[in-house]
Amino acid sequence: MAKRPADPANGGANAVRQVPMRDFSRSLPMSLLRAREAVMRRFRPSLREHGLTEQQWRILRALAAIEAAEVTELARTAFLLGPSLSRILRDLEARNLIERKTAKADLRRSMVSISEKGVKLMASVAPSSEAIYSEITRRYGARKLAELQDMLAELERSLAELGASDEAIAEE
Amino acid sequence: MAKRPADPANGGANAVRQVPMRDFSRSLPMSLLRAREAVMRRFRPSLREHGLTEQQWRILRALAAIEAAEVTELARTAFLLGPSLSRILRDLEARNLIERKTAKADLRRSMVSISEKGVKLMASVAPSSEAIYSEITRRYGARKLAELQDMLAELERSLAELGASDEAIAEE
DNA sequence: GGGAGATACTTAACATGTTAAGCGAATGCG
DNA sequence: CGCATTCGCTTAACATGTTAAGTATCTCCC
Repeated sequence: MAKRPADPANGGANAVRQVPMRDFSRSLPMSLLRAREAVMRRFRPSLREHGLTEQQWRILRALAAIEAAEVTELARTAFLLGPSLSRILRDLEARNLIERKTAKADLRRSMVSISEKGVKLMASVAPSSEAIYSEITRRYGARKLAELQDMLAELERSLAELGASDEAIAEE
Repeated sequence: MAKRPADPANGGANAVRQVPMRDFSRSLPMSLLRAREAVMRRFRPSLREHGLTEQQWRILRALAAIEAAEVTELARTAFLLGPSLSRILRDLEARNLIERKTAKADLRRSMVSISEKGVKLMASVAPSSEAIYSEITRRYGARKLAELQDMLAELERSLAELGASDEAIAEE
């Protein structure tokens, strides 16, 4: 497991690196980052033409699928942090692409839904977005793409269980 | 648009979708984003303890491997855009973690190198960083991890070739 | 050898990522 | 009931992503 020899944590006066780390470009975070960037580079121009950022698009897409959602639920679906979502919703609301209203039962919660204008915008973006995705699938191979997705999903699962190593978990 | 009162009851019938896109959570960009976040979530606490962000760490790591580099070259290695790198280098230089000096032959270029202090900082972070990486590898499986890296690399290649197909025309 | 264009950054401006703090509303419990 | 705690969301503050514009330097070609 540990192929790295025992090393003094304090380090000596010697500045020479005796423990070369993995090749930088082969690190998993870098690989994932580059792959994702390679993919997103295809989508951004199209989104930009329609005045949407990647995150705004994610939100609209999530909303179109679920009719209405609370902010926290939407954050989980669109994989955005609360503060980011809060800002983006403010802007999308100002552009009349979404609608918001507080829940009657719990005044803390607000239900977010896509507006008619938002639906139309989505409809105008979706074709080109789908075309790009199809091209990517064609280039890479549909079977391989599905396999990649599975491996990524399992990576997520593997690391999700890992949480107990460092910090106490208070959930079941 | 949806103007129905809040209906907190889950499990109700879903609204009819007019634009049936792929399942949101199965989109490739989302899969890559979630996977990367799952990985980085493991590293960030350790880096944070040492006062480093993910990007700063990438830069130091890249510099430690190549001794000295021009800014543009460093941007490519650390996979950062010029403006981001420019800011980060300014901060790292202020913290005396890197050193900069303009090239003699070409006054536009500046050579960046890691400082002694930077090397020591790296040495103090590397062990825990390596440990985390080892744990991830153990959980996911070394063979599978290598396979994933290969698939990601090929995804990059597939999309890199795609660039010339539709972008060389649009010019303003 | 001088000016147009290319090059290597840097700044600027805006949007998001990330963590911490704030605020109003609900909840649990004595 | 009273009130400390928790919850849902927003603000704040700082760092980075992203695109466009700016600046200084260099190269090429006439």
